[in-house]
Amino acid sequence: MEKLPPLNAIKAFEVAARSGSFTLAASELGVSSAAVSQQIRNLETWFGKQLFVRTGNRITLTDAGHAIYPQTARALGDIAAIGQRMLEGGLRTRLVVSVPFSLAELWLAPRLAALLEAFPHMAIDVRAEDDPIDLVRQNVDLRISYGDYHYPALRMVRLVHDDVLPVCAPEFWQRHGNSDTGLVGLHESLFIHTNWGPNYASHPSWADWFAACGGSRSPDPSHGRRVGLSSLAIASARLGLGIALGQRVMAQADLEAGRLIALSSVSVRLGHPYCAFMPPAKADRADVAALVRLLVNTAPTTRG
Amino acid sequence: MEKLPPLNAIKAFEVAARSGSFTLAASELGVSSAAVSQQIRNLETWFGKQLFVRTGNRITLTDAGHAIYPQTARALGDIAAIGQRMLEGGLRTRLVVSVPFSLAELWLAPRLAALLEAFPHMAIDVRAEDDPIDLVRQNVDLRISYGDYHYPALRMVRLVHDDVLPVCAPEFWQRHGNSDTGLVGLHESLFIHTNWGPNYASHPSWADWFAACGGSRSPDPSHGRRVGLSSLAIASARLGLGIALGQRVMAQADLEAGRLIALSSVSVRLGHPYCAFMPPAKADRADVAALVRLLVNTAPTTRG
DNA sequence: CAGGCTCCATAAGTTTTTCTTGGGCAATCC
DNA sequence: GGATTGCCCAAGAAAAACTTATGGAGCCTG
Repeated sequence: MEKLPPLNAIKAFEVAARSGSFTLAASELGVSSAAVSQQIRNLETWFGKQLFVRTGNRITLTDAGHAIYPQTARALGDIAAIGQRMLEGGLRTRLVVSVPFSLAELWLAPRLAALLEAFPHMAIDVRAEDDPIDLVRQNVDLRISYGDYHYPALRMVRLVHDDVLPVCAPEFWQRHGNSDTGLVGLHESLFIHTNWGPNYASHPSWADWFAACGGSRSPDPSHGRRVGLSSLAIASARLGLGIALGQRVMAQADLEAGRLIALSSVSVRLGHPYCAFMPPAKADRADVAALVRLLVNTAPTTRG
Repeated sequence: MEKLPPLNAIKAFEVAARSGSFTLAASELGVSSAAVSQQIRNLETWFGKQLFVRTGNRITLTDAGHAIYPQTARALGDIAAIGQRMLEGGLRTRLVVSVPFSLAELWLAPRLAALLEAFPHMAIDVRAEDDPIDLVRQNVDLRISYGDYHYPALRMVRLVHDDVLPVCAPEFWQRHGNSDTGLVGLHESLFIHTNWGPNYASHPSWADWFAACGGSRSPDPSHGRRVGLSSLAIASARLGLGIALGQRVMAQADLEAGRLIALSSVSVRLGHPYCAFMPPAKADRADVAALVRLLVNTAPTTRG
């Protein structure tokens, strides 16, 4: 930023220009008129320009004085407004929540809607981004993270240790399913495979799931449908494009609504739980605590 | 004018917040770090609120500190600019443009870039604020206003009568959309509702849009996402957080780039046009006229 | 026209604010 | 664990802001 003119003198200028009198300005500022006179003189010296014409015992703004008055009044008005807001305690805190992309729509959005219903005036910003993030720098109040290890210095609340189970659309199972052979007898092209990519812990595979059933089948991903996001796997299943190993937290609403059916009660746990992280200084704020409570209370009941 | 906070302390706050360090701020201000520390402390005492969290030998802005920083920087920047102008003796005319918040980023910025390409030495200030404003007092050369009624004494040029149409991210529609049922069959939580608040003319609602299609659906805003700015609705849609009724002037770039898709050709007009207002004495200035010409020429072609 | 009143300017002195210095404390890094 | 870095505090120094008394100029009234 450029060098600032003397701010006390700027204040005196604004009041003098507005009132057209150093005496009136002095009264408003609570100082002597000589003090105002000196401050104006200081400012004129600093600028190298006259701001007022003195005619005997009267003052008139010069053109230069006229030119800078509006912007000066505005800037000082803005600063006064800041002060007013702070003194009135009128700063309404905005809750900034950060979630992984895959959780934003299917899991967090409904929960935020519930929170907003309970607290209609709560201001919430939602950021969708993957770990790791800088909570402090980004002024994030609560980060939901896959795993409990990214933010060791922060306050942590464990939300849910999710698992995956085979789900598909009801009509899909009527058309392709077989109660006698179950999933074992299905064609390879009907499986939806979720691959989080090389930078992330591995999503449980169909081979993992069959192993958990005591079987040995291992459907080949190159013969099925492959998606890179858990939420996309759920959506594909809902659309009747196949059978997915869907994360329970994301599939729950669809299961309850009957848009998806679970094909087995066997599930495989994810490698890590989902946890909420908060900067310690913010963890006891009423809005943060309310959201955490809601997230904990609405976590799905998992088996095992 | 309300009582001002201590201006010297405000100056120290701005530099400390910007640099994130009392030591760096001291260097910039040409004083000792202890002086900066004391000024910040003075200001916190005056406000009755903490502006920085001190952690050992580090500082972090508090929410309150974050909240007031942008406006503080702006106000001090304005004062510095006044000083600069006076020292340079350059009463060089600056084009001051004022726009509503929602138009600043998505609509005006690209147009100003085009103007600066044609006139590289043009000095432009852009202010973002909502109606009504005092153009004379704030020395604004051109105000873009929603509606044609705020400034009856000023020269007016009508720019565009915008409309809204349903938009969302392409991947969002692939995941949630259904060509057979279209928007009618969508879950209520997927709609993004724009509410300008009680002080402004109403933004067209989803119910308005469905009525324009000859339907009767009326998505309930309490079940969807609510945003208070048209530009935020566009951004939320682009991020895949739902389907928004997006203003064409703001959505145009995203639509052309494929980041958003229009889900229907049906649109609903806003209640008022956007107009440009100028004090009569400034309307024929070359820079003002050039900007108005550009804005008129690049207005989107609207349907019906 | 002269005198009184009002208001800005100046100089000298006083008061308040701002800044410096030295030492203490805590976080971070090697 | 030691060294380094950076914020905090107290006491004192320096600078800025203010006051008081007096002078000069414009305006109004008798």
